[in-house]
Amino acid sequence: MAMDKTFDAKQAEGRIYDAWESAGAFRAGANANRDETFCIMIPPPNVTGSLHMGHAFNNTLQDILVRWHRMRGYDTLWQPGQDHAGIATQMVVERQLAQEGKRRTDFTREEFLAKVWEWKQESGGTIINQLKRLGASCDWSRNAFTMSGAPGAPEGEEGNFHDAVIKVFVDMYNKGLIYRGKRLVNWDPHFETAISDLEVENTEVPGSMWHFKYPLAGGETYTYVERNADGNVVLEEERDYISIATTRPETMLGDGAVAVHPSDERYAPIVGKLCEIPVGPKEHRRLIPIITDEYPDPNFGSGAVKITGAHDFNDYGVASRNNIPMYRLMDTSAHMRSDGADYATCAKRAQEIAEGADFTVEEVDALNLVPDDLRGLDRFEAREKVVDQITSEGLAVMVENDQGELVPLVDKKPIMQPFGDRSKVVIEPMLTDQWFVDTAQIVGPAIDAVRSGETTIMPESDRKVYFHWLENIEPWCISRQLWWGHQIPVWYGRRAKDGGGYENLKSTRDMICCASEQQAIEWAKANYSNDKIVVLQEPPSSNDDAVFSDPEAEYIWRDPDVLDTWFSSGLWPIGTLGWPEDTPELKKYFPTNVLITGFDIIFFWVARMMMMQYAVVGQRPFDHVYVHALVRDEKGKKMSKSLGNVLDPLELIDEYGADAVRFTLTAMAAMGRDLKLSTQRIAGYRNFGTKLWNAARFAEMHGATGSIGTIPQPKITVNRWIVGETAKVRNIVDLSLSEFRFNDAANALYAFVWGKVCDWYVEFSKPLLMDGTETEQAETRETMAWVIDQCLVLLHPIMPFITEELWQTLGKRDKMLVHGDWPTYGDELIDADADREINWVISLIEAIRSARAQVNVPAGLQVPVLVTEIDAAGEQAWERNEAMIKRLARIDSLTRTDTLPKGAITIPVEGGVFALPVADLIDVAAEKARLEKSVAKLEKEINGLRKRLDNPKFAESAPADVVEETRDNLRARTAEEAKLRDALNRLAEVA
RNA sequence: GGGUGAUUAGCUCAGUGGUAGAGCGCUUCGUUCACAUCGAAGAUGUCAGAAGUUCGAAUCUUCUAUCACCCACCA
Repeated sequence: MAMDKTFDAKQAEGRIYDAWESAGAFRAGANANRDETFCIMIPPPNVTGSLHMGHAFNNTLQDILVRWHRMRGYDTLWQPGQDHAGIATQMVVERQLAQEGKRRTDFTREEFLAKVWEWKQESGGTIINQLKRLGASCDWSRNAFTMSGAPGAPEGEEGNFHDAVIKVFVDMYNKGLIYRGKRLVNWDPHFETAISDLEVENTEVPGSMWHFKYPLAGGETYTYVERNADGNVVLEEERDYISIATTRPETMLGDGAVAVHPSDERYAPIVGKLCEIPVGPKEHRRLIPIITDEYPDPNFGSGAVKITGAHDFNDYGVASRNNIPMYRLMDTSAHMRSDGADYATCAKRAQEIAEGADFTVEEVDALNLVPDDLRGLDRFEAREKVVDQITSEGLAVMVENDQGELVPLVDKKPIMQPFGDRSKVVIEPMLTDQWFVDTAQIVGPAIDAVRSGETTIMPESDRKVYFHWLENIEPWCISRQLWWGHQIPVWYGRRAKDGGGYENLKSTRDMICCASEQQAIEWAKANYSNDKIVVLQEPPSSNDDAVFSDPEAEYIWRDPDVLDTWFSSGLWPIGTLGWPEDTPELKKYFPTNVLITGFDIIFFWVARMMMMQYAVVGQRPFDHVYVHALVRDEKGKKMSKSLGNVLDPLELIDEYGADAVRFTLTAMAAMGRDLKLSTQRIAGYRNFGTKLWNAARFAEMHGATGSIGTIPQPKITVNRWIVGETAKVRNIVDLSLSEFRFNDAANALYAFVWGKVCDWYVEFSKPLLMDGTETEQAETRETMAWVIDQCLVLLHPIMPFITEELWQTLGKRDKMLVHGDWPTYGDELIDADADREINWVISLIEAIRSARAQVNVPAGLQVPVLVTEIDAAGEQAWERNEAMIKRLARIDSLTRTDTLPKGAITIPVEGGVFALPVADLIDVAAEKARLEKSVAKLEKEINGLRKRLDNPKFAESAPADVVEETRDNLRARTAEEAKLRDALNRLAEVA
């Protein structure tokens, strides 16, 4: 049965993948024949995800390593799974509800979660199927999910990942590694949740900085003196205000102080005095103290900074240090607060505090300092109103513009603004109660492991990025005000006798961190010496004091927040292997061998896994971390939906086949460098597949199939040569892959299959297979069958589909190629003599072909060839390979001669001169030009070589082999040049 | 502001001290029995610039320029 001319990827890939899967080919330990293990954890894609180029790249590299090790007989596990992706998933489901005109809050938490699970079960498998199309050889029977086993998980979502996460939280809490606190955090006003520093994208946007006057209390004045660098007075005037610059005027309402640098002499006269915030109803303007702190930079702006502890990270620090109250101005959606008492009441109390009254954090937080007319406004609206009001009162700092008019001083300038990476809205620093991991306590081992080399990070440059982040790590805010996620295992209790309803709650509640509600109830019973415990389904809020209706009962309720997604994915390595159970898989595969991941999640994920694995099991999660770069479009732009330049890997797979896509990504995977993907390149590698296919087709047509895997030991030089070349490429592939140089492996295979096997070996084999003796034919068939098999084996990790298809087409096999035996042969197969001889033959053929083309000998014409000055090696090479040379150089006969005829085309080769006596055919001028050009080129080379050798220091300093090589080179070039000059002379005689 | 990387053929990129490489594109030729998703031949580079180290630099050092990315609280 004749093979088709091309591989039909579309038709074959699904069939082949199904065959692998139904044979259990990817199961952990499949094809293992040694004790060593090899394990890779997939970076779990979001359940909401669909395969993009980054996934395709990332998973191709993983699959290569996994398939390679599996074929080498390692006990191999590629652990797949998905991440529940808290915000992203909740967003998707909420968006869906929105289409039905519903909101999350229309449902109970339980109902909503049921909907998310439903969605997960319907759509969560998308990416798995897409990974399968790519050829990913994961052990799908072990597919994991970071929310498996969570309360409310439907059938089919069992598992212990949730239990593991909860156990880690409880353990870490008990060890004091997790704490709760009211801190300033990044708040996403769209999702109404805290997010971590990493989820904030700082972007430069056009902005304004306004300069306002804060009048001194009671109309006091002082002499403001400004000096230049030399100490000379440049400005001296009486002022009754202090000038403040801000990009966020609306936060002035929450100012607690104005700070200046202690060494700033300009403001020394007024430090300790009070100034007035120039916003709000005139009759209730608040006064705030002028304090000193190291934070303000005297050389920036006016040198004075307003301190709004609840809405700015710097100010938070200053306020904490100086016991300045932090007034929260906004609600969870970043609208100006409208809760609490009226403005006048709150402002009055704030004034007392500014004048020195004691205060508590809770009290301050309850004060709403938003003037009544601004309450409920969006923060940006409020900003405009505040600016308008100040300006209209003449409290803006005025400057003269180029028209000579006095205008308010507003610096228009780009400012860095924080945006939520998911919501894309402006992040608001908010003072809220959150849970934190005290990262400072657990970061040590994660740093040490990489420093000591226990875990290596590649490329080297990413080590620095890793160190820099970990060495400056901030507490990790792990609580999220979402529903989809692992709910924090903390229960609060309220002692019945404390009574007092909600208002009394915050200071009187108790807290327990434990793994289950049952334990919380037990705790409450013991703690309160009361068996009557009521579990509230939601935390009590200010408007339902009535929930504490039973005066005899103790009430407990669970913290409503969930954990940051990365807290659970940080446990991915141990969690997927069954921890905290002491499973055989955990024993066998942990620590895992290598993590392959994108640079964009080094902090989010890699660093956290390092910290968490050490914190929980005291071991590194992986030996190596291979960090790959970004896949960009062909112009080098980041692929993004909004730019419309996204290449969909699935469409590419449809068009070119998975193997072509994989090979392209592999060949371009130079470490640490972004890759620009073009479809042209993919088409090129698709062609490579076709080339391989047709080489196999040729072999099949000539019965060169059915290798039983035994390494052939041929006698014929060309067969010996290709066996050696195969050994060379096997060596390169193994070496490259072991060093994660994927592109080197791919390129070596490409050059071997196309440049050696197809371009030369297949051509060389033709005279042997067609006209050779019985023995020659048999030997060549056997060699070719083996060589083609080796191509398939070595290419299989990169191009699994086409190689598997050919493997099964070319013979009856014991095993599928996915379980093929990876070869171990090496240099012993290289025959140096055969190498030399075949390389000589190749260069002869190339020289003849080149000469023919340049002097326009018709391509189809068989010509005679003369040879002179041939040495013994050349003689032998010619004799043994005559048929091949004649065929490939289109020569019909060879004649020995002592003198070359005038007007022949001269072809110098090592150890001889060949000539084509076709004077009547050739264009003498063209031949002359050809020769002269070669001479010129040689001369340049010869000069360079001479110059080096003439330098006595070269011989002294350079290694002997380099000197020797240079001498040989010079000899050979000089000889060649002489031959060409001869030829030119003969040509001159013709003319 | 700090850090990292890049700058090599028209394009995309390999190459880490010893005579500049690949793929694509381009030019010319070619339907012979693996393959036109092909074959043969060919053209193309002061390896960003400058200085230094060295017998020898695309490769090491320093500086400069341009670009990219990451981190960062300058009101």
